[in-house]
Amino acid sequence: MAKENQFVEQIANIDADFPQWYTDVVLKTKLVDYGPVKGTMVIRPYGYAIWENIQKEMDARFKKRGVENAYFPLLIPMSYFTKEAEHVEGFAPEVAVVTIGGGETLAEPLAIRPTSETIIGSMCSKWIQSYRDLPMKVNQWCNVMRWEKTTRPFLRTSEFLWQEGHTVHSNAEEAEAETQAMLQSYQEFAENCLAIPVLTGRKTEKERFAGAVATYTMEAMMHDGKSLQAGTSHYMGQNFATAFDIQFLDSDGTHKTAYTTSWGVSTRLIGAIIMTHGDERGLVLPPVVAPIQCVIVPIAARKEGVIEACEALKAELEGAGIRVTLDKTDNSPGWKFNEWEMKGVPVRIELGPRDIEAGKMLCARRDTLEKVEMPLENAAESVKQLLDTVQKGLIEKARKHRDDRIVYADDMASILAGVEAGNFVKAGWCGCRACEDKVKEETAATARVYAEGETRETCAVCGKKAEHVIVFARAY
RNA sequence: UGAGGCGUAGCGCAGCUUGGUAGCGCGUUUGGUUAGGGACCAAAAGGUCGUGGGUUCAAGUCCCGUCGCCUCAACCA
Repeated sequence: MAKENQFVEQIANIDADFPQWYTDVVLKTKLVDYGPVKGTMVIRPYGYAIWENIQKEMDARFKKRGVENAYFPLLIPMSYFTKEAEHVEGFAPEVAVVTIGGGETLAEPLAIRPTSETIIGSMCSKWIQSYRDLPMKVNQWCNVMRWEKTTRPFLRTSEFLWQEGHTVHSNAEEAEAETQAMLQSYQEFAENCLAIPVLTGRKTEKERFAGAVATYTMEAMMHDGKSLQAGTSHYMGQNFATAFDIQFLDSDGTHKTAYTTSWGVSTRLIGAIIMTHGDERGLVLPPVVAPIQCVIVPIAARKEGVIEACEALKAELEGAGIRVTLDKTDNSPGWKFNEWEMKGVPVRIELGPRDIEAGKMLCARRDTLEKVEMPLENAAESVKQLLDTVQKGLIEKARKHRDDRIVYADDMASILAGVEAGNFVKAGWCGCRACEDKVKEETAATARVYAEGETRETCAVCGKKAEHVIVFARAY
């Protein structure tokens, strides 16, 4: 028991000090390390493997939607940013700028991209002439830089990895539909692959992307009840098309200005996984994106036949497409159990002489910590089913956690009480900026997303007639 | 950028009040033993005390500056 305590002390208590728990977990599980420059992170192999799995799943979805991958330059002329007034105002404070190249001061400073609407817009202007060129859908997987004041691995770093999709359409309806469709695709991915339930919908004007007509978001509830913006999809209307002169000759013979969208998710999703599923023992990774889905821990590894049996099992699981590791290190079995649990591996198999003799294996689920004995025969099929069960169990647990913490409020005191208790608070809103600002000032909660389809009688702030229902929450 | 906390061996920390040989636990290396929730014995290696300056015969310890990290607040995916 003393040793169990010793383990627990390695990471902060998840409920008593969640931020410290997060930092401890990401460092100790070797997902990430700090870079030498403030606000930068090194994504280590175990963390990068999660990103690769995210990329693989998402990229397939993009391609099904007719989106092609491309790559645009890191450096963007500063003048591009000034072409869209709201965009430059929104991003200027956090843009890093290159002013010297080859030892000489540059004639025009170059921005390190914080996002690529401007350069992609300028290229589209060149590439698009006819309605036959539309719709155009490109995506790039890349890094971007935003000079943030304070940072945290995966959640907010000055450089991060993401994908940014950009589409151009001949009419507003199609562009709006694309914006919505991408949001739905993100939601499907978040729920089915990451086991993270999300609320989706439109952002308020205040929270809208700089330069967009409308911003749609998916918001996820973290372990502590705070919200995390896990992905966004923007309808730009003709704002960027006008600024970058994206015009086409339509079938009716007239020149028209195009409509654009953009949408993105980032390595922040890794932070979302950690803060949604993690527990007092560390990470809990959803099987679909876990770098290692199953670890085999040999018991009495030196006894004859044990390692051989483990190797055979490993080969069988690998053959079935399961990402499996056999832990042949010298550490004691107990040490390995704790280590792999901290690293969030969904299924662990313990295999020793006793099991081999009986033709069985002991499988432990990371999500519930339950151990189940299963026959070695058809092991791959059993493990696959167990992984599937874990994946489903995770989303159900996360959904219950979130749904239990959605409350309603009709006055400011209730909003405050609600968010302080770690809830998402749904409240009526008259639609005015002053009331939205007041909620933020008095409760530190922001308007995360419109609760579409819901109605309340009055604005919880001013008491006037409510035009919308808003989900308020404190956020990362 | 505002408030608070922390920088001493790979990791976690003590030592600072009251200046005087650089310590502890874990880990690492070597040899041996080890069966199911962080094993055991023996030996060994490992330090410009974040950094720059000052005070002093003498600074991890006192003074001034500076850099970094963590938490909270403002900005953001």
